[in-house]
Parts: sequence; structure tokens; C-alpha cells
Amino acid sequence: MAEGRRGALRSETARVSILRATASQFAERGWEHLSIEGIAAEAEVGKQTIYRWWRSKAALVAECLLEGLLLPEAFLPADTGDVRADLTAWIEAILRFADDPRSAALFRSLIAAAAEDEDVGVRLRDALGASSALAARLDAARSDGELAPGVSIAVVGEALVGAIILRVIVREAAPPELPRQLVDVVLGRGG
Amino acid sequence: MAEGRRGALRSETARVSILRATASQFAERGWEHLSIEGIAAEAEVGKQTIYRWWRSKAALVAECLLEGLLLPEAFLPADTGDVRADLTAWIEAILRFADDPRSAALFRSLIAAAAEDEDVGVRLRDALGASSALAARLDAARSDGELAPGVSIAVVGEALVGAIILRVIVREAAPPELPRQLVDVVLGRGG
Amino acid sequence: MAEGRRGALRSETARVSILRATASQFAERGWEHLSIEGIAAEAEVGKQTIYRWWRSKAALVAECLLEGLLLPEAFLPADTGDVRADLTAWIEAILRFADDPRSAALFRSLIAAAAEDEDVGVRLRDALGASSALAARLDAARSDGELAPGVSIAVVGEALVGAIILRVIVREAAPPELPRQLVDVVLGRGG
Amino acid sequence: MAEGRRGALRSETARVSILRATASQFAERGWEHLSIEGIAAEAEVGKQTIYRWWRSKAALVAECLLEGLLLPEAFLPADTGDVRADLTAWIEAILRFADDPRSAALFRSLIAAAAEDEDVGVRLRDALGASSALAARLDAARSDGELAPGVSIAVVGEALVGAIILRVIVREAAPPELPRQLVDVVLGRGG
DNA sequence: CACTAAACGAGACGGTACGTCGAGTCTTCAA
DNA sequence: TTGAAGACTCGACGTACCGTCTCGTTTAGTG
Repeated sequence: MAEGRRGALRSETARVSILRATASQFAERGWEHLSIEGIAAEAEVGKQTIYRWWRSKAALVAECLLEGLLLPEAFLPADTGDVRADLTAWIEAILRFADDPRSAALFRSLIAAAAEDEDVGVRLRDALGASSALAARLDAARSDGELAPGVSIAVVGEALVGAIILRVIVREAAPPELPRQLVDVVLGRGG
Repeated sequence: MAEGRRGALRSETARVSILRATASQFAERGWEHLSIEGIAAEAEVGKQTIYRWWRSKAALVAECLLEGLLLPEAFLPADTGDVRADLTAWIEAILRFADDPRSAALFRSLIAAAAEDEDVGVRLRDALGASSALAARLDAARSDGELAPGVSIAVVGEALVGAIILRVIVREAAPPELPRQLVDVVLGRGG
Repeated sequence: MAEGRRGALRSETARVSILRATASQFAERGWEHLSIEGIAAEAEVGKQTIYRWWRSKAALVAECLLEGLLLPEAFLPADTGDVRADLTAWIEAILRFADDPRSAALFRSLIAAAAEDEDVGVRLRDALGASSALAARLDAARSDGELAPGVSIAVVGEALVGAIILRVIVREAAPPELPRQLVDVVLGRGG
Repeated sequence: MAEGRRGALRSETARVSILRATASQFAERGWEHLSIEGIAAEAEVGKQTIYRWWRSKAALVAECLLEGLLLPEAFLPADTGDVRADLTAWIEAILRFADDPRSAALFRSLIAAAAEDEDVGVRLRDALGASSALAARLDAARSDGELAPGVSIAVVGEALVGAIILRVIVREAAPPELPRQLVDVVLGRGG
């Protein structure tokens, strides 16, 4: 039982204000100009307190993603029974978010961070719903017979998320018909 | 003409050795740890000579991409008459390249750079053949009736390239059947 | 005759505008921040034209001193027959000049330059009249019997000029009675 | 009291090795080529540690002077009861020091530094004994009736130190009789 | 009157040093 | 023992000048 732990416990206040400061600085300065020093200053915390609990700024960002401090909502596809409509709406939601310059910059920063750190990559994919939620929706679609039996559900998700990420990277504004077209591409033209 | 240009001309030697050094350092250290100082040292060039002609390290990387110093070949899809086979082979080529840890790291670094700089993003997409070459191949496929008439060619390309990029970001090894599956997803299951 | 000189002659325009620019920059920025680049820019001259004719910025300053572009007049002691009065007036003139902050700064810069370059040192001493003019005046004084026969004229001059230079270096404002006191010290208290 | 000081204290080790390196580099390279970078390298210290505690290289030199790291001894005039002999010996000591080319160069560098920075000027004057020690000796002389009552003691000191400085600036070797002559000039020919 | 050759303005080049920012580590003091 | 404050070494930033080296243009003799 509890081998006689002594001294102060980890300060939850510090932890929270560090993550908040990370999110705020990340949004403000982007991944490349994110600095531990700046985070420590904004969080009114010593640098060592950060280094004690996180191994890198990537770890901070990954935890922020996990806590939902960076992406406003967890972009979840709805299930109205109409796959095409649900997917289209889901894509539209993400693209709408990426349309605002500040959000787009944040998004790109996330991609940069993800490209440089595995954890961030996984968290980002999850946050975009590419794994569980989207897969579940597509699975439901297959059960309803709305999806061809041979195609891989995971691959469909990747193609959708990947296409969106590519748009964001290249900074090309998405035309209004893009969501519809994307759905057409991965589900086939039918409908 | 002759708008009265005076003074020594730009040194091609310096330009080339700077780009070479950039490519070498980029491959060796990655985007995040790429430094102008390191490039200048390897190129045996004054830093000012770099700052005189490029506004940032992103510009250097973009020019390297343009000159084909970073991606070994321009990943062009062949045209054997069989779209599915051609696309599958093209995807396989890219994934094979991304399979080697060093190449994968380089690839991720490129994505990070692209996420932080528009020019790099555009050049990267071009280098992956997502624009012209791939579009041309898909166009040919449509003429041959191998492609459903409604789907957008550009969007198909984006879905493919995006899916690959996502794999690389997340560091998930691609199973051998992935290329086939991706083609199935975007072209439909038929055959 | 002459060994067949060919090509354009040295441009007097360039020479003059370089020296003028040197004097202006020297007064404005001081010895330490004087730069060949700045001089070339102000003189609207290529750097090479400077390096062709002067070996260093010290040489430029020395030539400026020689041409009287830095010290407004060549502080010459008058000869009214009264050595004490003449020397006092001469010291007062120099101290008055050094009283203005800009002149004092210029003076200090000259001392710095002189300490770092022999030529500048010699020219500066000459410009202060420490050699010929002052010596001549003291010589006259000795002939008139106003100076003790044993003391070295050169040494008297050095003591006077040295004391003034020291004041300027240390930035101590000279009290009004200083000139008189200095004369007392080197000529003895008598009258 | 205890005004709540937190964080590590200033490292005395660093302070000392920086001053030592400053003195060594100053002697080796002179004032003009003295560089913060060089000092930091020799002291094995980060540049920031220098900038944190000193505002300029002049401040470093001033502190070196204060700590006696630049001028080997504090050139103090002795008091044997014979002013002329004491002053002559004191001047000889300084001139002997300035006779060695390396010392002379160091001396000139000090003058250059003093001309460009007030603090260095004051410290240099003090180090030469021109203020307290010399004044005390002259004061004693006056009490003994060896000094004319009217002359200013401070001015005598300035004349002596100034004359020496001038010699050094102009790089004129001092003849053996100079100390004697200087004393004659400021104390009168008597004796 | 061409032809050479020097001097000129402009400015690119390889470098050194600047003064600043931030990284990650270590030390001191308070709670 | 944690946490704030902050000093430490180190690496890189982007800028200013250094002194050298092309460039084309202008200016003088020389053949």
C-alpha cells in the first residue's frame, strides 16, 4: 500500500494552465514558433515544471488535442440513415471550419506537428473522426446495403480525410460542390 | 533592352551548391532541424548569399523540390491502357518509397514544410504528380470509358494523394493490398 | 617620356567626396562606428575606389586631419609678447572647443583613432600645434627670458597638450581657472 | 527584510573566467579587435551570460581595470621624503612599462577604450594613480614645503599623466632624461 | 580612330561578429 | 518533494561590414 509518498503532489492548476497556454500559443503563433518559454510565461509556470511532465512540445500539443483544446468539436458524422448526406455534411463541417483563415492556419500547424511527431499524428486522425466514429458510420452504411461489399471501410475514411488534409496543405479553397464530389468518388456515382 | 545592369552577376556555382546542401541537410536533419547556418556551412557559402536570394528556408526547400533534388523521381503514372493497373503501380511506387524509414522521414518533413509554407505545398503536390500527370492519365481513362463520367478527375487525384499522405503522417505501414483497395475505392469495385 | 602611363587618371572628384564623407561620418558616428561601407555610400563611390587609394580607415582619417576637415582650425598660439597670456588663451581656445558635446565626442574619437594608428597620432599632435607652432612660441618666450633656461620646450608642450587630452578622455569639465593653473604649473608660479 | 530573491545566484566562476578571458583577449588582440564572441569562447561561457551582466565590452574592460587584471601594478609613487626623486621614479616605472612593445600596445588600447567609454577613462586615470595616491604624495610634498603653494596639485598630476599618455599615443620613445625633465617642468627647475 | 588599360559605379562573394531568442539543464528558495 | 524563478551553456537567428572579386562603363593615352 502506498510506499510513503512525500512532498507536494502534482499541481492540477499548473497542469491545466500549461495546457491552456499551449493551446493559446499554438493558435496564436503556430507550430513552428511555439516555444516552451512562451508557454511557461503565459502559464506563469517555471520551465522545469513543463519539462518534468512532458518530454517535448509535441507531447504538449498531443495532450491538448486529446483534451479537445485545439479542435473545437470532434467532427462526428451524424447517422440520419442517408450515408451520402451524412458524409457530405461531415465533410462540409470540416471544410467550413478550415475556411476561416485562422482555423486553416491552426489546421496546417496541426498537420506540421503531426508530420513531425507520431503521437500528434494519431491524435489528429482520431480527432477528425477518421477512425472510430467514421468507421462506425460506414459500417452502418454497409449493413444497410448502401456500400459496396468489397471496399475497405478504413480505406474510404483515409481517402476522405486525406483529401481534406491535402486541400488544407495546399491552401486551395474548396468549391461548394467538393463534399458531394468526394462522396461520389469514394461511394461511386450512384445514388 | 539592356536596362543598365551593373555589378557582378549572380554566381551559379553558389546557387547550385546551396541547393545541394539544402537537400542534403534536409534529408539528414529534417525540416525542423534544418538551419540556414548548416546549409551555408555545407555549401561553403556566406549566410548573406542565401538571404540575398531566398527569403526563408521554405523557399530553399521549394526550389529544391522544383529542381527534383528531394524526391528521387517525379512519380509519374504509366499508361498501359489498364487504369487500375497503372494507378495501382503508381501508388505502389510511392508507398515503396515511403517504406524506407529514411524516405518516410523525408516525406514527413516535406509534409511539415508544406503545411507551413504555401509554395512548398504546391510544389509537393506537383512533384507527386497529383496535378498534371495523374490528371492526364485519368483523363485518358475517362476517354476509354473506364471511368464513370460524373466523377471529378481532380478529386480522384486528391483522394489518392491525400490517402497516401495521411498514411505517411500517421506512420502506419501500408499493407500490400492497400494500393488495390485505394483504386477500388476511387474507381468503384468493378473490374 | 615617363614610363608610358595609360588609362583614366585618379578622379579628384571621387577623392574629395570620399574625404568629405569620411569627415561627415566620423563626426556623426565616431571612430568605432565609422565604416568604409557608410563612407562609400555617402560619397556615392564604389568601395574599391576607397581601397585603391587608402589602406585603412585610419589612413582616411589621417588624411582628413591633414586637410583640416576634422579640426576646424589649427589651434595656433598667438604671440603678444606675454607668454602666460598667450598660452592661457591657447588652452582656453582648445577647451572651449572641447566644451561642446559634439566637439568633445569628435575629440575623443580622434584620440581613439590616434591610439590605434600611428599616423593619426602624429597628425593629431601636429593639428594641436604641439610640435611646431607651440614650440616656436615657447622658444620665443625663452629668448625673451620668460622661460627658465633649463626646462625642455618640447616637454612643456607635451605636458600642456597631454593635460588637455586627459581632461577630454575622462570627460571632466574644465573649470575656468584651469588654463591659468596649467600655465602656472609648467611655467612656475611666478609672474 | 529578505526581499524574496528566487532562482540560481550569479555564478562567481563565470564572472571570474569572463574577466580573465577579457584581459587575455584584450592584451592579445587589442581594443579594436576585442570581441564578445572571442571572450565567451575563451571563458567557455555562453554569450548571454556576458550580456546579462555587462552592457558592453567597454564595461568588461572597465571592470578588468578595477580588478587590476590589465595593468600589472597600481603604479603608486613612493614617499622617501624626496618629491623629485619619488616622482621621477614613478614616471620611470610607467615609461619602463610602456617601453615594451606589447605593453605599449596594451596601453594604447586602453587609451582608445578610455576615449570611447567614460568609465574606462575614469578607471584608467585611477589605475595610473593620478587621483588619490599621486595627489597624496604631492600633498605631502607641499606640507614639506617642497611645492610652491599656489599650484594646483590635481593639475600637476594631470600634466604628468597627460604627458605620458601623449608619448604613448604618438609612439615616441621616451629619452632617459624625460622623467627628470617632466619633474622639472611641473615642479620648477629648482632642486 | 581604333585599341588598350586604368579607374570608376555597382554589387555579389566568403567571412566574422553582432546582439537576441529559445532550448534544455541546473540551482536556489518558499510552500 | 514540488514548483516559481532564474542563471547557465549552447546553437541558431537575421543583420552589418569586412576586404576581395567580378561586371559593364567611362576616360585617357598609344599605335
